[in-house]
Amino acid sequence: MTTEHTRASAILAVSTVIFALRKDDETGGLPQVWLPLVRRIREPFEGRWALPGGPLRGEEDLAYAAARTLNDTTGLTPRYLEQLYAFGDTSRSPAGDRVVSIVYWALVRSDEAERASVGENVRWFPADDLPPLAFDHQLIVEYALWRLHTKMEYSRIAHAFLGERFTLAQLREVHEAVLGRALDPANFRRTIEASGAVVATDEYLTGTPHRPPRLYRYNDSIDLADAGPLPRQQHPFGGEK
Amino acid sequence: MTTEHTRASAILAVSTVIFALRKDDETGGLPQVWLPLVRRIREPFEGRWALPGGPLRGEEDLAYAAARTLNDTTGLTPRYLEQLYAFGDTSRSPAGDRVVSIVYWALVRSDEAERASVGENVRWFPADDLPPLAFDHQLIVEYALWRLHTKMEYSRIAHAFLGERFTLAQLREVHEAVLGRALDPANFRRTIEASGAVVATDEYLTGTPHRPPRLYRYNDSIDLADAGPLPRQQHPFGGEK
DNA sequence: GCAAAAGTGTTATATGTACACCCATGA
DNA sequence: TCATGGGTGTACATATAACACTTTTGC
Repeated sequence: MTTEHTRASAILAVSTVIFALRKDDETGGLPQVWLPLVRRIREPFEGRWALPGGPLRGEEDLAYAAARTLNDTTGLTPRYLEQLYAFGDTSRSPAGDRVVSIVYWALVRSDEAERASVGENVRWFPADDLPPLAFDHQLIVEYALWRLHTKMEYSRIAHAFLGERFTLAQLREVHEAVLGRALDPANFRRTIEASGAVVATDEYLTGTPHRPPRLYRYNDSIDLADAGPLPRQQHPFGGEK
Repeated sequence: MTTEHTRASAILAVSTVIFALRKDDETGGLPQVWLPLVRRIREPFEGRWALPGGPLRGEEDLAYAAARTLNDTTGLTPRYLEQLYAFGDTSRSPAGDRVVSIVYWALVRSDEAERASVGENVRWFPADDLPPLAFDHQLIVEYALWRLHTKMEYSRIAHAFLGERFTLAQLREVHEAVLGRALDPANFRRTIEASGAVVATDEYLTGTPHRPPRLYRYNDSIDLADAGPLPRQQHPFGGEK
């Protein structure tokens, strides 16, 4: 790292891929992965949909910028936020304006996302049926989805989609939606319980047409243990990490 | 991502953590992880050791910049190159000059590293015994080492330290050096052979004081299968990825 | 009682690990 | 022939997956 006080050679932006689960009525109530996009109102790619984001301000940290633009476009607070990748190829934008984008990916609670603000230029799309995107954002979303999949398998991030208390069936539904396949309820229960990811409460969900399931809460005394030796950064909009 | 033609809010730099294995005579010929550092010749942190790198030039891709600065400081070509993380906290540098560093990590062949150019301001250090580093480079190196460890366990990058042909014992030595523990030769052999990572040649290493071991080569018909859906980028200094 | 989901138990298979043992060479 | 690392075989422990079975509620 050198610190010449020259003009930077590229514009630095921060974008975020925001994930929530949404029960699509057409698919029979099974939740699916959705994400919000913003419509570009200027060239290049005017009119196309793109990831929310913006230029990095001089005084804010990278994760802060990601959480702020996330909040600006959706009014939401990320429950999970992690850096994805820095995209900076010279060919990713039409000639003239080179942009290096540091991209984050985030999870937001699905019930909050349901009543999230949407405007003329902000809309939610199912992740497997996106419109044509600006720049290389198609590639970025695919990469973020891949990270979401792989991380769901070995990490404990699923609860970020849910509320304070949840049943194991709800947690399993999250896994199934993200992984795109059914999981054995019995084995899922044992795996989750053995991991210590959740703690049983003494409450039960009532009003079901069958045996009432026990409610669990996230065990925050164990950390996610996969972000590496990077210091646990508390981002300014609350939530974890 | 927006494309306002404002002045960028931070200087953008690219740095690289470069790893090679070196047989330390003091430790009884067991190879260890070493990395090259450059001495800073100006404030801040003048005189301290730091990661090789430099500002991003307007016309070059990120990976190209990493490979170029790697070549500038060591004269070497990376055999493996991967983006590590973008470090951009406002607190990582003394007030005044904010720098966002996109850090790569690289593997170079150990025999090439042995005869790599070193100057007054470039020196190799063992990874577990580094001098005080400038900025947050201590943290960056620790993170890179963690990534090297974890990636060595599930990926097939060890051959990047070796030459064209190698014995399974040599490959095992690489794993042992990086992981810092001994591995069962029998089980290591079976695991590697089952993974398809290497192909047996019909050549044998002669001149050993015991049974001559078979030579293997890397199986490049199988890709590393862990970089996600990111397009395979051929960097300009040759080598793979 | 019946349907449906919660929750428990059992078994088969795959994977990982430890270690005994034979093989082929230089000295 | 002996020492040494190369290479093979095998048994044991643990993890994963498949699925039968019991429990508890609303209707």
